[in-house]
Amino acid sequence: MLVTGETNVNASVRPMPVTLKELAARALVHPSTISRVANNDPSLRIAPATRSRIEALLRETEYRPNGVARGLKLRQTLVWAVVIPDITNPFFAALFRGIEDGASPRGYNVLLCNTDGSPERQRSHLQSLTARRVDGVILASTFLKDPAVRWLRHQRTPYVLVNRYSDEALDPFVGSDDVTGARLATQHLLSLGHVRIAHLAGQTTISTGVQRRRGYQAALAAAGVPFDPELLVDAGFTEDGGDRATEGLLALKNPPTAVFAVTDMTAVGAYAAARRLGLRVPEDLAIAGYNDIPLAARLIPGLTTVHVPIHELGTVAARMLLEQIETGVLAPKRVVFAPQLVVRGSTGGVAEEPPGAKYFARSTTE
Amino acid sequence: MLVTGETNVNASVRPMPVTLKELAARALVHPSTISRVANNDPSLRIAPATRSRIEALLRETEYRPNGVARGLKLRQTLVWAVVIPDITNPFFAALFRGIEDGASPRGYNVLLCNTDGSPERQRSHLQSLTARRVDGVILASTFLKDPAVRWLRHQRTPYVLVNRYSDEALDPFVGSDDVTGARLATQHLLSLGHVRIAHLAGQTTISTGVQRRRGYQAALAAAGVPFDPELLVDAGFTEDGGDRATEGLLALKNPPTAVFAVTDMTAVGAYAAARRLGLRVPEDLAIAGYNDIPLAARLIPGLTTVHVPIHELGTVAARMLLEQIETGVLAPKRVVFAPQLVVRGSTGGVAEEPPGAKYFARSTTE
DNA sequence: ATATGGTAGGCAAACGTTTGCCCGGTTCGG
DNA sequence: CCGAACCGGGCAAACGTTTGCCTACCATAT
Repeated sequence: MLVTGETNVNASVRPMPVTLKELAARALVHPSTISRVANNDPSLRIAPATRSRIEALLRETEYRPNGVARGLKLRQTLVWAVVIPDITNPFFAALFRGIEDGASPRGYNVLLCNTDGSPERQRSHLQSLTARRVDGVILASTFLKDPAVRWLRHQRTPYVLVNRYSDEALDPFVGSDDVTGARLATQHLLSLGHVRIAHLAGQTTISTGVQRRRGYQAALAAAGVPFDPELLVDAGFTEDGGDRATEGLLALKNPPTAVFAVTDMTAVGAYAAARRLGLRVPEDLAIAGYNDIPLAARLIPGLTTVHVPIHELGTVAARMLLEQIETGVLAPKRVVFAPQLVVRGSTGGVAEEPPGAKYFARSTTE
Repeated sequence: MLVTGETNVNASVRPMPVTLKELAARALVHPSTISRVANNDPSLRIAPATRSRIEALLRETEYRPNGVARGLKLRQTLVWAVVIPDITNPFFAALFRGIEDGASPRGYNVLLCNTDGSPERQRSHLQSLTARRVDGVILASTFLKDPAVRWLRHQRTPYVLVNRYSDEALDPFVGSDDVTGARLATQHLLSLGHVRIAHLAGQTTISTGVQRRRGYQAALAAAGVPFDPELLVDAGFTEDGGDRATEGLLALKNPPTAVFAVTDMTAVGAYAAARRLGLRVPEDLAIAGYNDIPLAARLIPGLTTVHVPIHELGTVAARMLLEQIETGVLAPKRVVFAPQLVVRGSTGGVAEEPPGAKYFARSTTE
């Protein structure tokens, strides 16, 4: 093996002092004095010479106080946890970035927990997290009337629910107005002349599932289009579910000419089914989604969808959590974003915008 | 954006005892005894009646020991950290899932840190992480001869480098054989009769960048195709970079008929450029990528790429980290996967496989 | 009656910080 | 020359566990 002539950092035989006691031995002062210097304690009056001697030592040794001990004493870990179904889903990846971008500048690090939609995993994560004494939790994998959320309410841990809620107005929450968003999408399809509009729906155990159904049905009713139960199928938020559900719909004797999917990933499944069955989008089947994940703009044709400021959902959730922590008041404040329809080629609405660059403006390297 | 705030009386039930001392007061035993019962200390001999009384109390109060205090005493936090450029990039999302799937069953929680490719952010994260006394670090945002990695080597924190390395064979590492993979992709393009093959390259400051260049050039040389410097452009791992670099290449007087992109996201940029310039893929421009992220199979036409078992990279990294922690030996063990070419429509190689479902087999909900 | 031994837990020292309070010396005013 | 006021830091408790060692009690054996 080739050894280059660079400074051999291994040379430091003597291990760096890493505890206050060790530093104190070298500075000939009491550990508490070092602590006060390091923390810039204003109540400390100290001789300038001593202070600078200690400061020099701190710099030289690159001393960083043991975060665990600090956490024990201060009762604050500077750690948050984010609990989501799956980071592999672009929606949650963007959400997490928003959260971390809000947390990091404040000195917080963020634990990421995937539940895969399993209530047990969610519950066990939540228990382990409060045992760890995380300073706050952001939950995006909530069910309606979720026992885990109710449990969380009684712990004194600050938390925020994102995108989905559990019980109406009982928790701090940030999300989008799902009813309005779903209505916008459905109205758009209606305005294009579609009458047989299907809904690839989410489960009724999840708030976004029921709210978006509600918006869909409200739009139909407002337009005087009778609701056909055959056209509302449970696709379950997954691409796979969207694919299968669409296949089933297209096999009806009187198939839909348009589908509104509860989620962009569900809509991606619909693309796949349509393509496999030789149908053109939007000519034979118009498709609309929800969330406007980056992928939506890159599909061909581009996916008409309801824009949700995903990254901002995350930063706002972080702000709300921070506010609870700093003020100490855990109130069920709610922030609800007004959704906006983004029309792309999948509904034949407008000329398609060129796929993507601006949706990946963040410099992201492999 | 709508904000509502409602003052809520935090329903205060009787506060659960949460510390050993409180429990001890209720059980009329010494705290240490409770600790031993909770931890099933075999050295503890105890009257069955007392034991079951304590166990009942533990169950009733759902006592979980304070993880911070435990961490201080045991010098083990059960926390790992993963440092990556950006979780929004599907490659890193899949990698992280692999890591967490390996860590979680062992009781570890995982901190996620995004660096956006900034060396300073990487360094500051690493410092804060070791101050937190995380039990291990997995690093996927490494530069060649990275000072942060050298620093990390001298802390006694176990760590593993993933996908990129810093110094040859000096660190625990798991990745793919980049030279071979790049050669496979380039050979494939050559075998289809292409002669003017461009490379959308990664920076030479990053191992994957230089290794994949090397494979590209080796394949050309082996085929007796002279290397044209004009055809090697730095696209920098980003979609945007891939787009711009491709645009530049296509403006040459003697443009390439094929491009090999250092990364799938870079290749996505190439799609966008080709589409904007009215070129057909693969007829006018063949495109190959690297990594085989889920998106690759869903592009139209599907992206020919070099398959890397991303999720497995993560689980293997987790295993290596665990092994270091358990054995206490921090050796620069290396695991290198043999890459495999996946031929899809973007090179005109074969009939395109139907987009997707199997690549999203994991049940992923919004 | 005394040593022996087993039973059932208690004691206290860590782990590394932070922080309220205290104290010995010097200086200054009277 | 004496008390007061500063000056410059030290002391020790506390945060909540874990764990090596100890002990008080009781019964049995000698």
